[in-house]
Amino acid sequence: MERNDMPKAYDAKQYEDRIYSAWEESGFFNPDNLPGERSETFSMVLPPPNVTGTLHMGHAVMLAIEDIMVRFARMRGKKTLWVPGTDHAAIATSTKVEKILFKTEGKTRHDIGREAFLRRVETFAQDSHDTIVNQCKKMGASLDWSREAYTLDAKRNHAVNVAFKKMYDDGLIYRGNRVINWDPIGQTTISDIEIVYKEVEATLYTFRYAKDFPIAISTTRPETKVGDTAVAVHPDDERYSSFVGKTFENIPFAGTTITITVVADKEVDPAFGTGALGVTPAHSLVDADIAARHGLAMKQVIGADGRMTEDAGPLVAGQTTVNARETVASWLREQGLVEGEEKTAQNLATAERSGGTIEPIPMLQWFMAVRKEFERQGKTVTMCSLMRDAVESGKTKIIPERFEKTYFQWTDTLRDWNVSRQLWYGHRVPVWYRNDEIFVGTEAPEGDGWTQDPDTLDTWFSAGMWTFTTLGWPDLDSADLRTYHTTSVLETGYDILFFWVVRMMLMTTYLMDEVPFKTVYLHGLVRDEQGRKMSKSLDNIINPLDMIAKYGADATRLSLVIGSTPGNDTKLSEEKIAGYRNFTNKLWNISRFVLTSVESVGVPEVIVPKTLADRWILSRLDATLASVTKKLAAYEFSAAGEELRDFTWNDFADWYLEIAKIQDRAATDPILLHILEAVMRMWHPFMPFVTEQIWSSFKETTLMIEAWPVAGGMHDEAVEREFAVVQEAIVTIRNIRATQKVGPAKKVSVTVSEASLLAYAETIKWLARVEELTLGDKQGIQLVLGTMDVEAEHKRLTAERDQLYAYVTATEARLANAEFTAKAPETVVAQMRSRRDEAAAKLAAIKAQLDEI
RNA sequence: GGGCGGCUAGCUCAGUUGGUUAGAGCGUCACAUUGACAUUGUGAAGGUCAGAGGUUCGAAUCCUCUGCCGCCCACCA
Repeated sequence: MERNDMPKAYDAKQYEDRIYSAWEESGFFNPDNLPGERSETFSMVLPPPNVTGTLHMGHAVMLAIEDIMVRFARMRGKKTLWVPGTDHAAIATSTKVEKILFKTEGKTRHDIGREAFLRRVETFAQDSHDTIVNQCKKMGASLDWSREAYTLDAKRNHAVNVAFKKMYDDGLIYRGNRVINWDPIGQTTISDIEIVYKEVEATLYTFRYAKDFPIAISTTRPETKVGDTAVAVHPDDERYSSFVGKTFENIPFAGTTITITVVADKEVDPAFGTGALGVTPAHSLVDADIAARHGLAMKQVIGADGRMTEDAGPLVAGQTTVNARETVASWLREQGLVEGEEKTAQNLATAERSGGTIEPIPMLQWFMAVRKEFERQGKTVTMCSLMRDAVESGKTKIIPERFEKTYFQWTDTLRDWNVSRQLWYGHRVPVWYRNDEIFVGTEAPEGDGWTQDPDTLDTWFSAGMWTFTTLGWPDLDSADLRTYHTTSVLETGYDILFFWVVRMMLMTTYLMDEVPFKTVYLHGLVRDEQGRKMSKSLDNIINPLDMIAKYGADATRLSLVIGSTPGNDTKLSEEKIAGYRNFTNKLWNISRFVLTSVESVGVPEVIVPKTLADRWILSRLDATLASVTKKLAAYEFSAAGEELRDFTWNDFADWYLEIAKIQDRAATDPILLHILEAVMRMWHPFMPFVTEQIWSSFKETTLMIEAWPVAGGMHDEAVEREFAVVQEAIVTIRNIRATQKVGPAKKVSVTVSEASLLAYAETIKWLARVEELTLGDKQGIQLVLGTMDVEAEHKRLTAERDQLYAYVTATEARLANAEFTAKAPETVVAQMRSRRDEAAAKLAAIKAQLDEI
């Protein structure tokens, strides 16, 4: 587009897709194609979105922030790589496809079988993937699509197998029969962090196993009590100390018999209930720990189908846990064993994805030993200690810093990680069995009769390896791996810290002996304007694609970045996005004005400021440049954007462009173009589309790979102060006119008293819209009498005088305080003095004006 | 039970090691308006920085306590 053809208003959708295609065709998203010598690198992985559907505002905020980092780095001459990809999200995707399958055909995955089910999941994942890629492009994300990866593709699968084998060989992955979290609906185990607690009302029963049993216990789950093997009491609890160590054999209980040993354990709270805890080692993680400490037997009474087992006894066998609960409760009542029943609030553990009630049951599963000691560079470490050390040593910094504490809570309390899942979609556990033989390897073993473990790995196993499997690991000679790992930054939501960041740190410190990223930047949740989470049921979802279609990607990006700080949630409204649409339009019109009013778009090498205004805007530019650069480098995106907006709108558009209209063309044109160029470069990371489009109307190059501007040594505070005086004069005149209600400006004449201001008479007359400006003999600026409302003016001046007087007196009192002047730094005192003098001068001027009136 | 955060203008939020008239955007009100832009311009009003105490020459900022609101973890069986 030619500079003279720019339409009045910027219409984003006319340009965005075309610009993105041009970027892609240029090949510059791929760092291998970037021009120039680039010794420093910047690398980052895109947190791979789940292939479960479409992108939401959370993804949009992630893409916006990350693209700013990437474009900024690229413009600063770094070899810049941003790796895209998607996550197979085993459990989430499986659950979703299973739901669809059941809804449309009334079938479960078991009805159609493993092969057929996997084909369906893959089709679904592919569709979802295509949608996601398209949405990333709509946001303007400058991702290197040539390096796109999938957490479940062949390369990643190989890497996962290599990792699994290594950890198995090192004794850090083991198979064991332990109490795990079983999801009866999803029919799989899940990890601790995939549990969501829901508050429900439950009945707390207090009873004895038998009439002659000496200790009463309490529970909300009487059906599990047929699996009890012990009663635990606190070691210091004198009520029960005489029973500790005794075993009560073959107690008839709810249709079966149980054998109970009384043990003493510090974990028991003597103040809760009867102070005695019925221990069910097979169906409670806490009880399993107690059982392990005391060598107690484990009796499984609940099966994987969520029903009571044969071992539970004939009274309840085959019943669901909920039915069995009532059965056992009735039995207890009939036997007269119940000593209390009360309603109580209970946190019910449910599976995040399927919603199923978690049943702790013992199962043979694969685990990662996160607290097992091993040698690393002559030191005894554990995976947990490696994770802690990465952040503690400062090798990885977390922004905001307060999340480091949260991070440590995790590294310090993590339990052995159950990594196997009974799902079909995922990385198959690379283990084969034949009779009593076991084979762990990256490929199936030679010979007949081997069967592979049917389970798959927790999705976070492969996600945890994302920073290096995308760069070529396990090939240690991979150029990408050597060039781009450790990655510069990981940017993600704070809600993913435990799920993902912790796992990445674990896998990377162990397998690569280095940290996965130098900085973790955590963004917050995007909420609706009332601060609620966006959800389908509340019908308050703002869809990023809708907003892009309506207001443009640039406006959508700005609305998500400006006004939000790391680690804090942000409230988003459509009005906010519309506000930033207005700003993109403002930028468009600023450019349109500059480009249509200059004689030529060529910028001379040397910029020669002629007027005060010229020197002022160049000073402001340099100051802004320095500050914005510093803020972006420090990940202060919101502050950087606000400062840039302030410069663009207030300084450049509202002051300098107005002044430029009356200045000498030949001198002003180069300055206008110089500023415009710098502004485009600085805004580009925030608003890549509109800036690229504007750039194309007066430049031949691609803005995306232009250099980030550097300050030209024009920052001059004296110039800025001098210009501030002119600005104040203009504002005063405008103000007087407004309060006087004297009508159109053209009728007003003004007298200026300070000789210095007369030098800018033309500027003042133009900006304040006055016809005449003369040098007066009094201080201050006055309206020529005749149109002035004397009373109103008197009132205005009196108010201002009082305010100034209060300030000056207070400041003088402060300055008179010897302790203050002695202890406060000189700069502070000096600043106060100069401010006081300034205010005192102004006060004098106002008094003089009041006398005049 | 443990931990973290928030409370600053009508609304949404900044405020980087304590530094002296507490800022922005939006909204409100007043004024302006034929040439870049009404998706506009100029200006004004509006705050005892949740409360109480303390440290200090000086506190929105540091300490203690209190009050609301929110989040995370633990899971009392």
